[in-house]
Amino acid sequence: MPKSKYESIYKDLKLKIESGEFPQGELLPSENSLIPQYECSRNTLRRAIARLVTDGYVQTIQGKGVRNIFIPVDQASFAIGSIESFKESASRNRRAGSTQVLRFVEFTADSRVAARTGFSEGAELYYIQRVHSLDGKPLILNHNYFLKSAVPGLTAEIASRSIYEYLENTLHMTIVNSKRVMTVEKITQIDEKYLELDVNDYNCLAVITSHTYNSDGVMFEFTQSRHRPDYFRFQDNALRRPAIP
Amino acid sequence: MPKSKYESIYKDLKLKIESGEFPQGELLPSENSLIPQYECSRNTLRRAIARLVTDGYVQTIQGKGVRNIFIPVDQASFAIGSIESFKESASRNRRAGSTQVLRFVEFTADSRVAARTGFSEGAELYYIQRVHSLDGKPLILNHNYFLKSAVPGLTAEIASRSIYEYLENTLHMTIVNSKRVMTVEKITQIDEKYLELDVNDYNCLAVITSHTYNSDGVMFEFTQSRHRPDYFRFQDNALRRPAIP
DNA sequence: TCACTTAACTTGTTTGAACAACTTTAAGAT
DNA sequence: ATCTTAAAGTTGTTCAAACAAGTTAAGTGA
Repeated sequence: MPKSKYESIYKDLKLKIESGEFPQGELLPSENSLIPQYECSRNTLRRAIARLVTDGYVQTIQGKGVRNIFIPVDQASFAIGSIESFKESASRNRRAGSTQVLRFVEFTADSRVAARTGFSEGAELYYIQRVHSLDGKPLILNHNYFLKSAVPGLTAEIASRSIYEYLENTLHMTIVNSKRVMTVEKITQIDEKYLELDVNDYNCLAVITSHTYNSDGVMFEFTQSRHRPDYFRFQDNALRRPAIP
Repeated sequence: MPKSKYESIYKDLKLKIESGEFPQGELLPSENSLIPQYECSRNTLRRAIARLVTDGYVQTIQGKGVRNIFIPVDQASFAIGSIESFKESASRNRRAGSTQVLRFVEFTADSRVAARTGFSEGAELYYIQRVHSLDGKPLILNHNYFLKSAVPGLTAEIASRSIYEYLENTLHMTIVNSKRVMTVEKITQIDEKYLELDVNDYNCLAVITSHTYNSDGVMFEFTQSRHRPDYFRFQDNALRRPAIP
């Protein structure tokens, strides 16, 4: 149940592209031919197409049309430019995901934690350490910090299922954006233990550090995700913009 | 010389945010107060703000306003959700970048290369192997494949400066979007040699594989970038969208 | 004082229109 | 036949307007 018209058009076009209804590499029907189909204004249709562009599904060419450049992805992958929980990723890839909570503590941020996470000193936080497994294989070791005032009532039981589901469906919080930084770091003993890694094999892993904001503009989550290197895969679609003069 | 009005407004607001003209964490002036300043329509202003949202600079909150959530980045970083050449990254970070061309060959894609790169079999290609250094330290080992028909006249000399500058300024090609996949891979002997790495230290590196398209919708470049892990840093801003039902 | 309602102000969505810029096709002149 | 020009069709930008939806503050009543 999409709330807006352009969003339902976007989803419909996306589905048709994914299902191969529009030939790959060819031009889509022109705006003027799509407008009567969707019974919308030109602006609304163009808004839907603009999102397909940022998704890397199509390419608009002035004077010519809109080219379908969709390439299906076969491998399991995470986080295609959008925020996705582990549970959502698992179900999207049709795999059996499970989560084990290693630690669940409540504490107050000191200066060291504040500097590292971006929370203010003295903030009441949850710290949660979890391992996400896919088909029984541990893939991700997560260190989550949640702002207690923004995420009240969090429990280890909820953390073992899906925190995002709790945030959105129970607390009715709206997650909006997430600033992420990807790096490669050396394996720690903790990684080695819980991700069942062997230093003689891989001695590093992929680390995604993220600051996440809700619709009130409050940074309520800081997370460090440590990914098994041999299963880590991160997709992206970048748009080239005029260089800064 | 921005060609469009919304783009110049976007750049102006971006500059004001970066320079701290708008207090961090606070709301920006409302649309109705900005419209007379920029002498534009509401749609045009909103379009500029929409880009600031995707950049992760601001956060719009319905009924309240637009919150400045910009956090300055101190460390050198590459490719913030946009396509950027090594030369541009270096100059943005005010560092001295240099490029060494290791190999420059022309060849025809066989079935193996076609499968790996996505080019069609029999396509005439350039293969270029380069090392990018920052302040004399080798950081990136690049394997580039360019479609000869789309990028004619490429030489090793051009490759040692900036290929993108040649594409955009000489060939007047417009680069549009790039599909990227990030993974972590084990170091090869070639990596070890040219990136001056020690297997006993790090034994993996960050790999970015990208398919890049021009404004004609032609995939003209396939590149594998192998990054020194201790200097690799990739930034991103992700937007949460309603989950697929 | 307190709770409720209303009004004002904010961003979000949709429509319609006009013109610009670019590409392709068709028509015309040589 | 060939080149030039014009027209039609495409996406790109900008404007103006109206209403919806959410937040805040002021006002009103008890």
